[in-house]
Amino acid sequence: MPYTYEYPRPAVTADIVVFTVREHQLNVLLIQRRDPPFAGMWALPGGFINMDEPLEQAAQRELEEETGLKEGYLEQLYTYGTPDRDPRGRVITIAYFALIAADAPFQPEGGSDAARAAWHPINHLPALAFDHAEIITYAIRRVRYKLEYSAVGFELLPEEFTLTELQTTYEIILGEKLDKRNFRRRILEAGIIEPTPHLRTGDGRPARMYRYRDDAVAEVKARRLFP
Amino acid sequence: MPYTYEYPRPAVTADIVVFTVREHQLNVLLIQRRDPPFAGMWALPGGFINMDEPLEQAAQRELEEETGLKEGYLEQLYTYGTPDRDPRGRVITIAYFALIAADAPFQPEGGSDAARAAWHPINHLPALAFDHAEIITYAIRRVRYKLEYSAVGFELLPEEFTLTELQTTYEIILGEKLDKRNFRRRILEAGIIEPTPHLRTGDGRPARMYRYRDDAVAEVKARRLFP
DNA sequence: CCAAAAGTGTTTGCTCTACACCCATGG
DNA sequence: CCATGGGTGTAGAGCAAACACTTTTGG
Repeated sequence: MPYTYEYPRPAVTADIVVFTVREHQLNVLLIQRRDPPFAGMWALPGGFINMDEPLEQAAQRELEEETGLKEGYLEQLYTYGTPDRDPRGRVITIAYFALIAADAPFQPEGGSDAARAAWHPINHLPALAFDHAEIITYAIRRVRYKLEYSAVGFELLPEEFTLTELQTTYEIILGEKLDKRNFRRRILEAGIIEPTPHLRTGDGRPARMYRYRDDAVAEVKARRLFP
Repeated sequence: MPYTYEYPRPAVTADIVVFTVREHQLNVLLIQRRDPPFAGMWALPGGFINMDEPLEQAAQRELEEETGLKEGYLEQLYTYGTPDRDPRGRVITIAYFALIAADAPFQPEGGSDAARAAWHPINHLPALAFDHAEIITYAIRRVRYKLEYSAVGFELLPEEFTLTELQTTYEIILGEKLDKRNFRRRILEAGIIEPTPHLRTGDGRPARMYRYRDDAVAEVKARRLFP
């Protein structure tokens, strides 16, 4: 392998697809661009990686700079690098996706960089800059998949939650109704949540609250194509 | 987003984890390094991406330059970018994995760049340069997963194959014995292979040969964690 | 006719799915 | 006592896993 310094270098960014559940919809955080290219269009939060920081940390930093949010789940999604994806030159972006709790202390209106940030329901997305529409489409697929076959969905809820809240979150993201008794039996038998002493009161009978057991094994064994 | 040109840029490479099945073992292609850093140690084939080529094409080109191989399955794996993973400076690598048919016309001895290339069984790997051990570990996990839940395993076989050959390939990669009748029933019912007019003769009764139907739906629906 | 590998069905247990009523609280 | 959402069990169907013998060819 020749020495690295002889080669022209692409710019490298990290872009983050931030999901939350709001108003009975899965939402993505977008930032409206001020300047060309794609001025006025919406784009994913993100930015250039620093030379001395790990990739995941860069994603986390960008997320924090633009939203003030520190908590939540973050996972690398895919790296996009078609030569013409940015008209300004060769820019490779490492895409991440993040899950933010519904009660996270963030309203996109506040903050500095976040002046033009807003949540958008995934079935009413505005015109998107660069290849960000493609990235979001892939991120949605991955989140649905993750949600079905691992326990990552708890990241979208406050620390304590009722079973109905959990089920509703799943229904919103998966886009389908689930059977209440089957849902409860399955998730309780899986041993990934535990009851807390608290009850949530509201209309009707109070509901037991649960919390995620982070010592739980979160992956499920999927059915094989071959025996 | 500010203009790209103001920022220092990391070097970007593509590294490929090339798998094949040889001698009843899953093997990885490695190249012995001539020069420091890590001189004498083994490393994944790979190299710098060109400024005008898509990432996947860069991986394909590197693979072809170092092995002469064009065919096969190629999929992006993960992007590694810890700041100190290369002592020469910041180098981000986009890792790919490739599957090569057992009868592919490649012997690592031949070729120019490939002078010091060799297949290594995955449970007897030599000392590896950079973070390549970590990359290979992850690639193995991904290949096993892919193999169980999609039809990608055919890439490791010649165009026509017997059911026993297919089953043996799966057993080697998964590292466990499979039931012959269940295997055959499942894979035939899945409709992803079709019989050819050919028979393979050898010791014992001749075997029907099959080929992969590339119009087949290759993904399997996995069991959900939640109903 | 013997050795070697190919090919072929059935039974049993388990898991998934569908489905409807009683319970606890607040007003 | 009524409205509202919380909480609970069972029966039937479909899928997966275990298992052993017959068939075809070459020598």
